[in-house]
Amino acid sequence: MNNMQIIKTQDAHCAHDKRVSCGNCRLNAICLPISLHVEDIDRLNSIVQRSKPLQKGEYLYRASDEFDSVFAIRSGAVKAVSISDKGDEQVTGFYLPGEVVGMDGLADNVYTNSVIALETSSVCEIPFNRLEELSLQIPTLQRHFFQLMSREITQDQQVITLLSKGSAEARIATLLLSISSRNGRRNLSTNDFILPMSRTDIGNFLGLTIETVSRIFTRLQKSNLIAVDKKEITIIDMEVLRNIANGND
Amino acid sequence: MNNMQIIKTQDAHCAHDKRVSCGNCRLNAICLPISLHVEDIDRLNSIVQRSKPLQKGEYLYRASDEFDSVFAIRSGAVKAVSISDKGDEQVTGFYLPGEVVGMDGLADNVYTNSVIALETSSVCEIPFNRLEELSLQIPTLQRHFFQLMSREITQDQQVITLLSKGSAEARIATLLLSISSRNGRRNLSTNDFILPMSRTDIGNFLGLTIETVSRIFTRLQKSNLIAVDKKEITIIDMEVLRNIANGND
DNA sequence: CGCTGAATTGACTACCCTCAACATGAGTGG
DNA sequence: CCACTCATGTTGAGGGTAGTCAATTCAGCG
Repeated sequence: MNNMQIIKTQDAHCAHDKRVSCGNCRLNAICLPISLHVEDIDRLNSIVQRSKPLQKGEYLYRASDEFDSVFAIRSGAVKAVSISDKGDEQVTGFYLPGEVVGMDGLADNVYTNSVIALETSSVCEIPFNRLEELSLQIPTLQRHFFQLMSREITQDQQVITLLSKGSAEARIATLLLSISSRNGRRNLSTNDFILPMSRTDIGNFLGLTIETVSRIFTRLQKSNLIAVDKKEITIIDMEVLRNIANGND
Repeated sequence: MNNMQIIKTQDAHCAHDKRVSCGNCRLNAICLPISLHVEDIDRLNSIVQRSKPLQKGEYLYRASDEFDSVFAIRSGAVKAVSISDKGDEQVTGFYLPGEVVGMDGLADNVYTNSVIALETSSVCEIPFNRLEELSLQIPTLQRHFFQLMSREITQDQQVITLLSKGSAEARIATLLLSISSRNGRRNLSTNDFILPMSRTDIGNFLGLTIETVSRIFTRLQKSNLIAVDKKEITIIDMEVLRNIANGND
């Protein structure tokens, strides 16, 4: 409860302020290349568009929309979902502040996922055509976006490994640890945080039913590895949780 | 049997010949941007290195090797595997002629996967530094590699969906259809082909045990949807197989 | 010929899903 | 304030799919 308020407060003074620029955004260490000259940051900043925040449940873009931008999450959290031929949804990822979505759209100039806000969220829109032009002039920027996409690939492959080999417990533990460490990158607590997504989203993402998700949470709680209070998670024994995530029960 | 020989023959006259250039490689429609000027193809060709073929089981590169190149498969087939913290392998993908591997290495300048030949295979090595420089001069090429990586992302996400939601039958059916359509792109038969990988590799990739893989093959065969003769697969009823892949049993 | 590794088949088991009941909390309106 | 609904989450009982363990077959090969 108190934690939630802390996060809200922290995000507020930067996140929802449209006048923020890339140069003074406290997330730029995460979403920009480290070694970018001041004038280059300004050039990038000049093509970035900041619009009003998305409310919970609102779409950032929809699958089959024409691709023209990638988006950096500035505050809040979003999920990416794709719709199978059969019609049911698959959550393909969660994206937190500092992370970039939309790169699925490049392949065929059409987004393959829809991206939906899990809570009030603001984003920076980066028109891809202009980013491409800028990348031709700033080699560091070209390299940075190659790396961003590469990182997305390796992360997806880690999810593949998780779904292919991991038990239900390992899947949940891994998700918790992932969110924990991503919070760490933003200098938030790694032990105490709010899950922005519902149990349904978690289950959908991890290939588990909502009932199993719930059961695992209570099981981990009873083992004194985590404390669960609705969406607030406290990691009590990080070490054992890591073991479970790695399949060493 | 006869099919195998056909494939071998087709590959032979182009694939293992080191004097092949990008300009006359019959795979260039797959691995190069469509609209590349002749002189640009030559410039790309000049940075591509062709070495002697890999034998079955040989490594193209290993996880934690320093990243410096991406590789286009020219003939044969390879698998990418990553090693988990626990030490066991996960096959993260299979790559056929015309497809590109190695883009997992960009993120941290170190490969995260190892790539291993499933049969005698030749590859084109593309030093990434030189490719980056060339991309700054040839915008189409930059775009092409962005798209290649984006396609890898969307494909990995499809695998995630498959592992998250699909039954064992759906997983196998999907893999067969994937290989079938990728053969189609190379103007090979979509109904009759050789699986380059072992049952163990298939099971590892799809998150199934080798026993289950075997059982599904015989089940699909008994339902007269496919014919299986060791590694040779004949798809008899593509339509029903698609339904199974989509979960509409 | 026997050895080895890969694949198949069978019997049993376990993990997770399905179905169902119940709990909780937010929002609404009497 | 309570009663109601609706969405979300928790808990329990039973069943099914795929895993485990084990035996057997088969192909390749020295």
